[in-house]
Amino acid sequence: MSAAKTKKTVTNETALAEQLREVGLRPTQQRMALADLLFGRGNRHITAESLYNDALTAGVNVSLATVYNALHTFTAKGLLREITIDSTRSYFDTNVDEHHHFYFEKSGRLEDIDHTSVKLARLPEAPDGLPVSRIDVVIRIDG
Amino acid sequence: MSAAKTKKTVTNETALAEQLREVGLRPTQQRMALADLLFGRGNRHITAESLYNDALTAGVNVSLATVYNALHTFTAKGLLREITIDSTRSYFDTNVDEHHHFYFEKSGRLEDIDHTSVKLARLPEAPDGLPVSRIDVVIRIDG
DNA sequence: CCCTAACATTAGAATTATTCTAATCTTATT
DNA sequence: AATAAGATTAGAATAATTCTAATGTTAGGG
Ligand SMILES: [Mn+2]
Ligand SMILES: [Mn+2]
Ligand SMILES: [Zn+2]
Ligand SMILES: [Zn+2]
Repeated sequence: MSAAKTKKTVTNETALAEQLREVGLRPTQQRMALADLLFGRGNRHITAESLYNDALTAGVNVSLATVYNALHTFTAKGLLREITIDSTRSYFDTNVDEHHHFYFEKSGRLEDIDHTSVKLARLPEAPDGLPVSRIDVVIRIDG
Repeated sequence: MSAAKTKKTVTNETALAEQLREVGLRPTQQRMALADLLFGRGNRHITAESLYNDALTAGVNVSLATVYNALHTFTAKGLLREITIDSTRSYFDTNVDEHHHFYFEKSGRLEDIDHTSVKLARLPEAPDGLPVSRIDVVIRIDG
């Protein structure tokens, strides 16, 4: 039982480490712990501060600066997507597939909208035919 | 000629003051100067810092804190619209009509897209039938 | 008209969000 | 195991934004 648990943990840790190595990142203690918090439980929209608090609660020894470093590094490697919606906080999204968002202004919560739920018709040409890197649709909700 | 010029200036100042009074704001020196810089020349996308620099260049005696105050107050009164696109700076838009944006990631410049140029079809229902306060479409351009 | 009280506005100080960089780790190579 | 090169961490610094106490404005009242 203890052995099984240990084995499972080791396997998970190895998988996580492998995931990080695959994108060219060293599987350090801090990154492993943060990746576990981020990718362990379904899609999430988090802030640096909320992830930092999650880490503190989980007893992970990491600084807020390192949380920022990890979030930006993961974003650069395509493991996260940054969403800017509110000038007082940056959100990071564990769902990196094409999708859009409801934003609840009062609570600051984000909710995914599947990209097939929104049809963008009659899109204008980008100036000079420059490449479009992304189209973001945010539906702001009063509540 | 000098009289005409003075008259015209006074008229402009009076119009500007009236515009401010109409939304319930006192036409103070700082606000008049900032409103003049903001609304004097067509639609603009500005940041607190850029407006502050415009004010310094124009010889207006105003603090950066007051620029923030004015931008937020004007936004609350519907004279401006705040656009959050980049976590490092907040933009304020003198165009308060319904419209969307191209965002040039490299330069940080915003460009208006007329709302009739974008057709949003098949929009999902807001959860709990809550009211939608705004829909923002941002087309991010690499260049 | 001036005074005054109530309230609005300003801006220096404080705070918060984010980034910088020097010290510390990690790892590939021997 | 030792080393060196580069990556990562986190305390310190900075930049963006907000707070609050001082100052300014204005609508009555004398
Ligand atoms: Mn900010
Ligand atoms: Mn900030
Ligand atoms: Zn999402
Ligand atoms: Zn605009």
